[in-house]
Amino acid sequence: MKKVSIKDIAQMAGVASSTVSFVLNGKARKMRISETVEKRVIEVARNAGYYPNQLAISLRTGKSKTLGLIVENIGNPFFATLAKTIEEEAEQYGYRVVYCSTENNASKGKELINMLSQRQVDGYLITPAPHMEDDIQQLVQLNRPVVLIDRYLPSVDVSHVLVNNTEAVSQGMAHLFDRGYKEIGFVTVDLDVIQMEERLDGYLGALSKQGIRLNKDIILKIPYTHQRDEAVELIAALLKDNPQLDALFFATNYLAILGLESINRLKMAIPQDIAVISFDDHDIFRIYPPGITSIQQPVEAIAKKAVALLMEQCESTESKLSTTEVELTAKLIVRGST
DNA sequence: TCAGGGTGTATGTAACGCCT
DNA sequence: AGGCGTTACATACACCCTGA
Repeated sequence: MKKVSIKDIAQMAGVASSTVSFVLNGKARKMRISETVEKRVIEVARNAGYYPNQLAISLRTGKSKTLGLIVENIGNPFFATLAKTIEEEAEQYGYRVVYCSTENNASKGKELINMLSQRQVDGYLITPAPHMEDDIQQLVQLNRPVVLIDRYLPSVDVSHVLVNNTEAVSQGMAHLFDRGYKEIGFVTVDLDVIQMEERLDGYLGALSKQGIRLNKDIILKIPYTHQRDEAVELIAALLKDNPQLDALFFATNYLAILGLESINRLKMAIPQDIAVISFDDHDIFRIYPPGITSIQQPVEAIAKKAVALLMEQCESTESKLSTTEVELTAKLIVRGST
């Protein structure tokens, strides 16, 4: 059976197609269409099982009512929660979300931006991989609505929403010092992204504030492209080579999970032999005995703010979109590991 | 009485971007 | 050039009211 179009409804109801359009878009009042006609049109449309052709709407309006979300890895609970909240939030504004992962690979990120552009997304929410500056810059130049999440690009002037990484790490470090830990190792990832630099800065700043001399041997940078086992070995080696360590600070949750495996392998006890704290919370941290202290990002607040900023841009009629930079505060969740 | 304007209820049509 | 489905915008038309 041929799909029912607005024209068919108009014919069946004995009105013009534009009248059908007004009625179904709730503009009957505004267009001074009589209640009789309005009711008849609605009735006919329902009986015919009419639903608007989304392609035609996009054709006419130039809007797809779709947002593109590019995250690092949708498999990571942080990004999964982010994506879900963004989806819910976007729905409030009548938008759908298409999401995809860069795996922190710039060329994949570039492809994803192209793919989303071809699908005529109205706006982009991006956690940029390293070296994506040019691609993002291009979107900005085309005046496309863009909001970066979780990290930003110092060289590109574009709206972003993230947590105050340095401050959050300082808070975590202060907690460790409070509990009497002095020899604190830092495990991060060898990735050229700003939020990792900021987290490391937080660590370094906290040490110098305590007047502790920096020991580079207890800062471990794991290659991003690590094999799991290799990373577990690296962390185990860090612990073996530095028996003075009494605490480990993990810069992200997936590193902490690898670290737990290393600690387990060495049969060390948490927190007696080694205390553990992780940036980014994870379900496992609530459960894994004795519970892992973590720094929880306000994921929902980030998602809401990012969508709000993007919507503002999408609805803006300015010829040049303005940029807004938002920094939110993370929360320390103290559990048994510290 | 009738021109002129206001109001209510519509209709007509161009344009959107891409493909034949 | 014409077609797809839709909507924004322009326009048409009937009717009513007002004032000269």
